Amino acid sequence: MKTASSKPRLGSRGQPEESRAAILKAAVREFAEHGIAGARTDAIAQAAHVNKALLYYYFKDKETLYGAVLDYVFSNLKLVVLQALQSESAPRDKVLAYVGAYFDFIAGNPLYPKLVQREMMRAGRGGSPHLKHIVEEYFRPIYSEVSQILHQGIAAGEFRPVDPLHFVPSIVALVVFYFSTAPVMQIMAQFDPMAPERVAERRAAVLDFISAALFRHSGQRQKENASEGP
Amino acid sequence: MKTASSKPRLGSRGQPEESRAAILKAAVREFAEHGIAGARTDAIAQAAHVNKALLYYYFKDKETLYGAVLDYVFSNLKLVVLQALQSESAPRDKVLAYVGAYFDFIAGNPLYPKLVQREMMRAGRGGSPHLKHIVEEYFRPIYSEVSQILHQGIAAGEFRPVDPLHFVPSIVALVVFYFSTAPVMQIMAQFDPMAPERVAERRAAVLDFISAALFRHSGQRQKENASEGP
DNA sequence: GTTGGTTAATTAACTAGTTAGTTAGATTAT
DNA sequence: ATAATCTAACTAACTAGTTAATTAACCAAC
Repeated sequence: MKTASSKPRLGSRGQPEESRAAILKAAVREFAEHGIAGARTDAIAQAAHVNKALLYYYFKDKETLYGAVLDYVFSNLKLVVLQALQSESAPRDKVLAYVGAYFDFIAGNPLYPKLVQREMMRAGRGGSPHLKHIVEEYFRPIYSEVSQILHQGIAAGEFRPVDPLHFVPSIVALVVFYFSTAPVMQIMAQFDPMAPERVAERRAAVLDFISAALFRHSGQRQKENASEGP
Repeated sequence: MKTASSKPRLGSRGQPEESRAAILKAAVREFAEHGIAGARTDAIAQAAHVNKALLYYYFKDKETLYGAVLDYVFSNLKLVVLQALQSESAPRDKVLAYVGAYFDFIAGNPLYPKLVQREMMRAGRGGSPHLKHIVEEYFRPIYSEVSQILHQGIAAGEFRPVDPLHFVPSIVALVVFYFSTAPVMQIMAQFDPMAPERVAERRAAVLDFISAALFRHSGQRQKENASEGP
């Protein structure tokens, strides 16, 4: 988006892209840990080993920087997740691949789920200026794909007749929740919820949970309905 | 805690408990919508129709007020949820009662899930001073109860052999996520996710999801394992 | 039954410390 | 030179928390 012509065209002190990247990376952490309101621009600058004014050289203001962070995170997510859905396998395996890829992406970037959660919560009157863009650009395409696979699986009799509009968010909930609430887990159980064994355990639990809730099992006869009044 | 002797003992302008309650109520909304960092004490005072100094008359500081809000919300949750577990019915019905009560509590207080989520995310180094108290006082008792019921159901062959340490948080995730991410739903689908019909729909979907994932079905033969490496 | 003191409840106005954002200039590759 | 990259120092606005004064209920004494 910037260097469209011949060379990288470095400036004075030398690291234009590096500086920008460092700021973004530092901003990811700061925003994830403290939210937009709690994040401190000074802290971001310091973590990026950069003068604060440089933030405003590369980004209009705090809100814009926050938007860039969101775009960075969600575009990565979209990439990873849609790639996992590329294969030509059965709906059953596609769903498992999707969930696995989603989980691994989040597990590999423990800061992201908080960012996601935080952003999702900003809207209750006078909310986020980014949410609409994020939903249209990232969430909807993913949702469409997964939704389609669910319909295929249901039509093929492989899946129980679930409503994608509820089932897809439920998947996200199961994947994300563990990580965004890791601090609680840390206190509840007496172990580090981010330790590899524990994460693997959670992964298995999530896949098991979703499999059991979605896949039709061998010699099974169950009711067809998936909705009832309260 | 205050009037232990004879009379209510009102003060000057007259409404000590009312003022305190008004502040708490306003604080719930403000903290839920903006988080601790984003919440403005002036806004709370204004919403409570009270001078800002009164916040500091009743509560030591912002953090303490936030703690009071959390205690208020979580003690209510504990009450409702534990009451739902009181009955002498089968594990299956107890779980459904628990999930239903949890869901209804959240649905009836749409501000709570954000508060919960927000608090759960505060800890990543230098985190919340309240989290430990909340976990010990509210989460652990609830967890113990539900965990016990799960074990009973598993022993009775009613439930699949799930690990409560993962299954219980998964339940919470399913219940809470829809509400804390309602803004996303609002944009994704083209309807108001908080409309009664939609909430009822979600309720059914959650109960269906959990039932399918937990209960053993009629003539069914499935694998016994509930864990595998990634 | 009025007076005056005591105390809880409440407020207007203020203060000290932060913090997002700016400015004017420095540095250096080309 | 010149334009991109970068910085030290500054500012304007905001915000948590304080202070000192005010109001009115209650109670005891006269």
